[in-house]
Amino acid sequence: MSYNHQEIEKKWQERWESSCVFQAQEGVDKPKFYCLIEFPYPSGAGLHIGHPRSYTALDVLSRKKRHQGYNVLYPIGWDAFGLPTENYAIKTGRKPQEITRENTDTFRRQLKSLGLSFDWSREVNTTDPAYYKWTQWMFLEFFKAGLAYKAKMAINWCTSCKIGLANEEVVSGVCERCGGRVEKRDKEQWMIAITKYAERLLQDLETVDYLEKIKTQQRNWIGKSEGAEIDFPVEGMEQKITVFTTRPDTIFGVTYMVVAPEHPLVGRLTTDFQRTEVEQYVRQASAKTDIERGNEEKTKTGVFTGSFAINPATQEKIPVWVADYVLMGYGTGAIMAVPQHDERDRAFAMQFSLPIVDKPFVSFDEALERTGGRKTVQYKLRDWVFSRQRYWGEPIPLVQCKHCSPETGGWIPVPENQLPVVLPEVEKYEPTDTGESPLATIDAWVNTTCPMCGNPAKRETDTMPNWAGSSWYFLRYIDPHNNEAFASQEKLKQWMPVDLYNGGMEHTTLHLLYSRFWNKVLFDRGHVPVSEPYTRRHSHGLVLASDGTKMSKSKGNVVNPDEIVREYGADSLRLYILFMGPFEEPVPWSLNGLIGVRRFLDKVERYASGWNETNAQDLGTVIEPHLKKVSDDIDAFKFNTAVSAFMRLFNDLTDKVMTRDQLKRCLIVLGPFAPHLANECWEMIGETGLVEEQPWPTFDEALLVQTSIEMAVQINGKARATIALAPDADQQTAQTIALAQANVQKYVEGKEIVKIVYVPGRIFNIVLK
RNA sequence: GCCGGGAUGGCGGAAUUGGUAGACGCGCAGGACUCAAAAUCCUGUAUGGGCAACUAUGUGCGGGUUCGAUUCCCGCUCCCGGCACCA
Repeated sequence: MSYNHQEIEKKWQERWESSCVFQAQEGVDKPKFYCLIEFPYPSGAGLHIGHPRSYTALDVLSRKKRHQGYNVLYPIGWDAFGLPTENYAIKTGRKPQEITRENTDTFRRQLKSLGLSFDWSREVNTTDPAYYKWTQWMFLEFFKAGLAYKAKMAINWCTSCKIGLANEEVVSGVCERCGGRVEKRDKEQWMIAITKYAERLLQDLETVDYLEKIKTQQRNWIGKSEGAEIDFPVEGMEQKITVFTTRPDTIFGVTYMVVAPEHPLVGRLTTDFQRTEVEQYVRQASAKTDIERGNEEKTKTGVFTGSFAINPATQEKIPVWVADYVLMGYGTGAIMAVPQHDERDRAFAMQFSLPIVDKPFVSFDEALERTGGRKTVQYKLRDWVFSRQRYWGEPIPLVQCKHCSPETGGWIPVPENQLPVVLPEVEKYEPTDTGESPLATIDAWVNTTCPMCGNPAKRETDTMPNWAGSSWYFLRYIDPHNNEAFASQEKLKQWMPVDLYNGGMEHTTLHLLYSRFWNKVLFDRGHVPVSEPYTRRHSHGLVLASDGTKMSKSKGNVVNPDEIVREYGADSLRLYILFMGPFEEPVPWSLNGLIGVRRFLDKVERYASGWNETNAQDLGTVIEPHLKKVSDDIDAFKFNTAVSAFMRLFNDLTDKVMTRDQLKRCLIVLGPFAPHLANECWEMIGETGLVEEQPWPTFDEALLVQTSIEMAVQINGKARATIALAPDADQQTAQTIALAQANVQKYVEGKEIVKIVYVPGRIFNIVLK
């Protein structure tokens, strides 16, 4: 390694900081470009080598856009509420606030060492009361819009974290964070009615430019199905059983019905004779967790209620069963079973020897007419469980009063001028075994007065989930120091929507959907100017360990970016992380690859330091195609081939001396990739100012067109020779040259030429017989 | 099971409106420089045959379309990610 990366990287980082070149500007006459990465959770482990992948890629884009005259907003902040910090606080007896400060300090230092062009003047932190004041304010907007409600419901309870989890946080039956066992518990929870926005969240995907796989995943998660509700009368009972079906047209094949064990009519449907058996079954089913239910996929269980329903289309009498393969949480919690048509119904019918009949389908409309069914739409999306019984989150800014607002259960919003409701200091952060938040133990905080009537009232002690602060941070970056509003309307209009948002696929159904929803609610209430927050969404692949497995602390295969920066330099790390593979795909980490890019940087440095204008020659036709390729690849997210184009450029130049202007162009284009070295070389050749202040080169078409290319000559589709000719040469010219080749003659001799396929610039193929 | 993505040298990968497969990098081999080493530079490097020119084979497997297929079509295998009794 020839150049001293530690010295020059520090030097240019200081220059950038003092010159403020990366700050987004207000009130300038330039097109805006809002470029966003998912802000990190500042964990105690420090920056993961995966973080720089996304950050560097968008840094390259941001830098190019600035060169091109855009007013670029590329901000950074901290998504700092959450369990790992709280758990660490419990373990060490320290304050989460203090731990967060330490962790963000580490992350900030690490990110700065990478030379990322973030606008640090807009740094936000979700745990800052000045920030979460607005998270609370927005929650109250949800509340006022009737979108936040408290409901007793079976929630997923992590037995290890002692916390309720959203469905999204339960991964294959265990807690996403700690891997602990999850069971069902009834609990009063704040819920957010995201399902009211299901249709718009689905429809508006048509209006945005997301990678198709991201749209698909969101569509599947929302899970719209169109069908019908049909009422089935029950013998000897007033109430009817309403089912949801996507296939009312199979109504003639119905041979029985099933209701979920939690269905409200189970008790009434059960005859005395069947009661013991049904009650036992219901008890067993409720004791089962979701995993246990899932594990029994093969064998269906269930029990006959003793009641019979009437098929409204045929007036046939059909038995009503209770079985846990029907879920209370979807549709109406009751189905009409068509074993001939539905696999699950068939498995159940065979298990319990129920009839399977082969009846013809009728049309959808005819079926509705015959049964009195109603067209409906169902979604798999569920409402968002918004309460956490933990300390390290935003307090939910509500007070419960015995005298006021009975229609909301006595819940009164804390007035705006009393926000934020600040997290009080507590002695211990352990969650209580009763399932209450640690905040519930602080009487002085819990007991307050009602903002409406002034009588004694109690604060809500639940806190918000970690998804709250991250659902709107992109809005705060726009006006981060505003005390009057989360952001001014004027600035929101200037910057929204985000032009490019990059993040991991793991956030597609959680953060991405939540934040789209959150923004839509704010839009509907007139607080933001656009309905969709992100114009374009991209994703990056994971950085894996060198053996292709996930990096993890327990396996000890985690790569520390600090070490790489120290040993090889930030520019090497930047370049390698872009070079290692296609941006969207997972790639294994390799130290060997890193050595390769460092050698390339050394070569550039040697070239610049040995460069002497007096020997220069015009190398435009050599250089320009490469620079054009790099420039185009940036926009296409093909950073790996952009780097390789750079390597080819300098391979082609080793013993040639380009002009000052050409060298400057090369350094400007190198800037986004290896900004420290680009500036160092810029200075080395006697230029002043920063590379960042230079305009992006435009490319002269005349230098990009090649006058002579190498073309393969094929015989019957097999390459037999290579000829040099103009890309637009006519067939006669091409044929004369091609047939003159010795190796072509060898094959053509004595054979008949059946056909010649000539695609100028591409191929010359002779077909023989 | 369903949805999405993938499979190319010793390794990471490149190439698609179908047009010389293996760019670029790593590794490896040989050479130059050096007392020597490091660094650097040059040459070679898919596999088999051949001194070479060249030649046969080759992009997970089996078929097909085409002058020509890594690329398009049909049928499989395996791997990764997501969802999963959603009626």
